Amino acid sequence: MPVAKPESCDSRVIAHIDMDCFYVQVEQRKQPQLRGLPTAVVQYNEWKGGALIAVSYEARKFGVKRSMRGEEAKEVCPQIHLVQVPVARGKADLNGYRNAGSEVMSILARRGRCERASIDEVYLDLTDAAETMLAEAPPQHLEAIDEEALKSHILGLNNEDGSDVKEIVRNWIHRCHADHRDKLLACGILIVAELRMQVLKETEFTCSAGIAHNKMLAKLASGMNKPAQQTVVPFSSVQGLLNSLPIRKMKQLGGKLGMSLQIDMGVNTVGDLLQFSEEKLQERYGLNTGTWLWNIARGINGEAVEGRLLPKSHGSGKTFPGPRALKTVSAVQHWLNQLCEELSERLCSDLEQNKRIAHTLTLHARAYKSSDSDSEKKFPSKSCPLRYGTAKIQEDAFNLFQAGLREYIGLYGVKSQGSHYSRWGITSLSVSASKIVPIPSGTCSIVKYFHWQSSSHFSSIQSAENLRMDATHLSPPGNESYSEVGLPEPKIHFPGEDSWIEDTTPGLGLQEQKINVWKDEDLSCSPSKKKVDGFTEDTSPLLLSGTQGCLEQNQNKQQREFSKDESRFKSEYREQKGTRLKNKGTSSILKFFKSCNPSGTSLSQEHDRTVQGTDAQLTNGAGFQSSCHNLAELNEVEVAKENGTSSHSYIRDQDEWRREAWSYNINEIDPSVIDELPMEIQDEIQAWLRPRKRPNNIV
DNA sequence: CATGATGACGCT
DNA sequence: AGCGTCAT
Repeated sequence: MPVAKPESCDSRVIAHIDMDCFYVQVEQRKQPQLRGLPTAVVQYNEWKGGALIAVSYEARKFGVKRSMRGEEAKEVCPQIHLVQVPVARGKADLNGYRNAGSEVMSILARRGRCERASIDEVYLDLTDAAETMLAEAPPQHLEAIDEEALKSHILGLNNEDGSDVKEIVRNWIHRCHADHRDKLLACGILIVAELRMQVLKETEFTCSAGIAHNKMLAKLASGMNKPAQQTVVPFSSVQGLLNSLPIRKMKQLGGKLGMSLQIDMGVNTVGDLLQFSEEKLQERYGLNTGTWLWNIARGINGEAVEGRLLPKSHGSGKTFPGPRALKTVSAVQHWLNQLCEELSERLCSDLEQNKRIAHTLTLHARAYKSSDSDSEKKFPSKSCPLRYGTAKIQEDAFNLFQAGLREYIGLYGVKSQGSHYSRWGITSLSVSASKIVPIPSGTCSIVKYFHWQSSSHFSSIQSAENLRMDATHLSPPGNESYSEVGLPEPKIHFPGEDSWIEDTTPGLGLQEQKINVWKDEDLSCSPSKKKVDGFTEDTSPLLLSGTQGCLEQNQNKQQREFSKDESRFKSEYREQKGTRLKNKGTSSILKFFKSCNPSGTSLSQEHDRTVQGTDAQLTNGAGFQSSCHNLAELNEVEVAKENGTSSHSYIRDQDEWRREAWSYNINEIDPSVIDELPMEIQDEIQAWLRPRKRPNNIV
């Protein structure tokens, strides 16, 4: 449900940039002979010519639409050129488009806060840039204005007669008696026109843009004149625009909510919403959504442009429609392995390029079950802590699937497949990685240190009791739900056609798995990777060079969530702190990383701040794939923290650890603690301390 | 069980 | 954590 947010400032300048039939453009750049021709991108063409996922404007003239099948497209447009999405591991591979999207992002991020809305859409907050321009080089003093800016569409401008449109636009931009808000938009026009030209020049991609005072209006405007054009919504034309706008055209109202508005309330245009009081809307749709609707009707939308250039999650999925549904567990396992391979690769790239790690692995599936009453039941999604390394992800994902399948088929059936009881089929599978957070700079050697520290700590200090608990945490999550409720742990076997559930008793098996955690298997993400000594030597130039380009930014949301959680966390933390330290505070490194941070200054924030200043480079990913061979250590840091904070659910431990580990005030570090660290770590701490003082003086 | 693959986000 | 909605 949409939620209302207060406006941050009197008059913002917001742009929404939308790439024109993006996938088509990417393919046309690869094959320039396709430019200007009716073209579409299809994925898979076995069944009815594949599904269209992008259609060029030339092809749209023939009535070709997204979601048509390739064969249908050929019927209405026989000359159409169909380009297939690359396939890797038996599934569509969108990485080429992701990388192309990153190229665009890095250009658009130059002029202001920039939010990646999707692979081909971006919001920009150009308020500051516009204010600056207005103060230093206002449009009315600009003699020459970009040809591109003059092609802008200005909503509400009476340009229907035969007069020269460009001249009208020029006059509008130049008006010196204009309202301050319009002057800001005029600056926005110039800035966006320039950005779009830069995008075209540097990437060969065209895009369309909307410029307005908020995200909703900018998004609305960007779609009004495509392709390769920009549209402005002056304040004075907002109501006129909205009054006649069909309600379902509004973002967020294209689904059930919009339908309910139409059916239940008789609201057909946004203007129709004006009749209803805020209370009435709240009564019908809840406080948040009600207020949001009331605001929308008035063109009010306070949503901020988040500074976020990178996705918050990565997913890899595939559907198995109709007769392709997966009917055996081993078929599922095969496809899960493919999906996990891709996911792991992308996580690896994210780690290298952006210095981020994901913390949660989630499995989604859709299934049907015939012959039983509850064939409607949804397949449950399951998640668990994410361990890096392809094999580990595969193993965990498979266990998540088995846990889901057990729930899905229910406990009644001993025999579940191959007999007449209930026949299931998996029609869609996906794995995703979320809770992605930046690694503080310099974590490399810290991580290595933990590798050493946690190993010794584990083997020498950990009690047998804690060992079992950690085994619960770390063992594949399929076991977890069972151990939670204290049930014995059924396993599904799949020797071919049939699968069945069998009771097993938990015992040594868990500990054996625990041991496995420490073995590094299959952690490489690139074929060129060579495993060194498995211990410390970090030969990765990418990880060593502090300046390696990251598409980083001020991870706005994440920062806020961190600090927001912090206060809540602090009270909880204090009440548990004593006992925890008493239990396991034998190593001062752990205490060191536990020391709380009263001032609220966190290393992760500092990290964001420093990285923000660096030149954002969106590495192409295609260029080179260097190795990620310290992924094992990443996993082991997770283990270390759980050792330090066990006796709670692993979920809380995960969050606590991050706060405890990185949210401390660096000024309050006891120097004697630093002395206990190895030399290389000490150096790094010094490196943190030194530059840290600067911002206060400079800024 | 033929709009496929991905994402973001809100509710509980 | 898990589910549902919405978008492209």
